[in-house]
Amino acid sequence: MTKRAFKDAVYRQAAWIGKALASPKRLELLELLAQAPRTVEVLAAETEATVANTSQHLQILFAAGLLDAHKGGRFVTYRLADASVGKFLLDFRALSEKRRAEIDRIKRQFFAEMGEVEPVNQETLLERVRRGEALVLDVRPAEEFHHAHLVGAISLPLPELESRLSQLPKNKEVVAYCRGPFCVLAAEAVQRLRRHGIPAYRLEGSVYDLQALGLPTTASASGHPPAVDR
Amino acid sequence: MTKRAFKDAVYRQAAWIGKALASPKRLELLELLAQAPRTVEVLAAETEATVANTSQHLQILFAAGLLDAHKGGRFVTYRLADASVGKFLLDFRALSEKRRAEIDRIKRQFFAEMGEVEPVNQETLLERVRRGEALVLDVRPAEEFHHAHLVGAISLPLPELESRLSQLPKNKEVVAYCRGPFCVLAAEAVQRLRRHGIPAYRLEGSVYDLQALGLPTTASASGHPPAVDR
DNA sequence: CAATTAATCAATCATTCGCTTAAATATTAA
DNA sequence: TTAATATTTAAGCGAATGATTGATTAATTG
Repeated sequence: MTKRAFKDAVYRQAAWIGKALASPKRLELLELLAQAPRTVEVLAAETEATVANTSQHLQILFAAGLLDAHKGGRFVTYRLADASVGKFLLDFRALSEKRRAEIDRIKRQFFAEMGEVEPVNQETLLERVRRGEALVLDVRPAEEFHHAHLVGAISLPLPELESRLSQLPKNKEVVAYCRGPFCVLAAEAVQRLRRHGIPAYRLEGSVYDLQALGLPTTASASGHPPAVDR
Repeated sequence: MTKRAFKDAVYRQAAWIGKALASPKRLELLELLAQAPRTVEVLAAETEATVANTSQHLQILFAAGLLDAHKGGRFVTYRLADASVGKFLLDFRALSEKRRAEIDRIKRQFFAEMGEVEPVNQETLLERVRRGEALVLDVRPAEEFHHAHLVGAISLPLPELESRLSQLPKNKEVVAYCRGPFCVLAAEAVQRLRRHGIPAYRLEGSVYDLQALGLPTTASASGHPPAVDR
C-alpha cells in the first residue's frame, strides 16, 4: 500500500460520514433519531417523505455507521448507533449555525412570522430555569419525554395542550422546549399558550443542548436513554 | 413560510457543511489546512491532484463557510475560517474512527507494512512525553511547526532528518508526531531513525489532538496560530 | 391460506458530482 | 509590453445521487 493509497483509503472511509450528512432529509432524520428511536413509517410521516425514500436514506445513514437497526415483528426500529453520534450531531449543528449565517436569518424570519415576541435572551431565560422561577414544559411527544428530559420538566405534548391547560399553576411564567432550534413545537406551544393569556417563552435548546449547558436531565449521555429510564 | 419550508430551508443550509465533508479530497485538504494556511498550488501538490481540481474543491469548502481565502499578490492563501472549524474537524475525525472500523484496519495494515514495531500503547507514550522522559520531534514542515507546536518539541522536518541526526542527544528515547493519525510523516521518521539505531516511537495525534489531551502547546485554540507566535 | 401491513428492492430519470482538459484572468517579472 | 506564474472558469463526460413508482419480501391477522 503506497502512502497515496493509504490516504485515499482512509479519507474515503471518513467521507462516508460526510456523505451521510450531505442531505437535508438525512439531517432531519438524524435530529429526530437523536430524540428517540423510531420506525421507518413514523420517520417518513414526520419528515413528510415517502416511506421508500425514507428507507433509502436510513440505509445510507446505517451504511455510514451512524445508525443501528433492529427488527421487531414487522417494524424496523432505527436509532443512533451510540451516544457519540448524538454528541457529534450537537457539534455539527453548532458549526452549521456558526458558519452559515443564513440559518439565523431563516430562523428569525420564521419565528417572527409565527408572531413570536422579541425572542427573549436565552441566557436570562436559562437563568430563570436554573433558579426554578419558571415552569418548564416539554412539548414533545410523550415517548421522547420518556426517553430523556430535563429534570423538573412537565410533559405536555402539543396535541394535549389545550385540554390540560387547567392543570398549569396560575401566575407562573412558562418556558417550553422541544427538539432544538430547528424544531417548531415549542414555538407553536408558546403561540397557543399566549392566546390563553399565559406568559410563555421558548427555549431554543434540545434536552441534550441543555444538558451540555449543565442543566440536570434524566439522560446520562447524549442520544441514549439513561439507566434510570429503562 | 410553512413549517415544512422552514425545516427544508434550515436543513438545506446545514447540508452545505455535510456536502463539504462528503469528498475524500476535501477532507484531506481540510486536515492540511488545519495545520497551517496554504496556497492552491501547494495544496494541489500535497494532495496529488491537479490545480484546477483542487481550486474547485477549495471553492466548495469556501462556499460552505469552512474556509477563508486571502489574495496576496498572485497567490491565494486558504485557511480554516476560524478555530471552531479546526475543533470540529477533530470531532469529525474522532467520530469517523469510532464509527467506521475499517479505518483502524487500514491503519494497522499500512503501518505494519511500513515495518512499524508493535505500535506502542499511546497512553504510556503520552505519559513518557508528559514526564519529559522522551525527546519529542515535530517532523512536519517548519512552517507548520511555527504555526503551532507542542511545547518542548524540536522541529525536525523529514527532509532534514539524516543531516541533523548528530544533533540529537544520545541514549534518549525519541517520540515523533506529525499531522495526526492519517499522516505518514511520523511513521517515516520513526522508520528512518530506527535504521540509525535510535529508539523511536510514533505519536498518533496532531498538535491539536495532543492539546485537547492537556499537553501544553504554543496554540491557544485549535486551528489558528497563537498570539505568541506572531 | 388469503389479506394486510411494514419495509425493502428495482427500475427509472433528471440532477449533481468529481475530474479532466483547455481557455481565460490577474498579477508579477523581464 | 511581453512572458511567466497562480488561479479560476468553462466545457464535457462518466458515475453517483435523490426522488418517484411499482413490485417484492417478510411478518401478522383474520
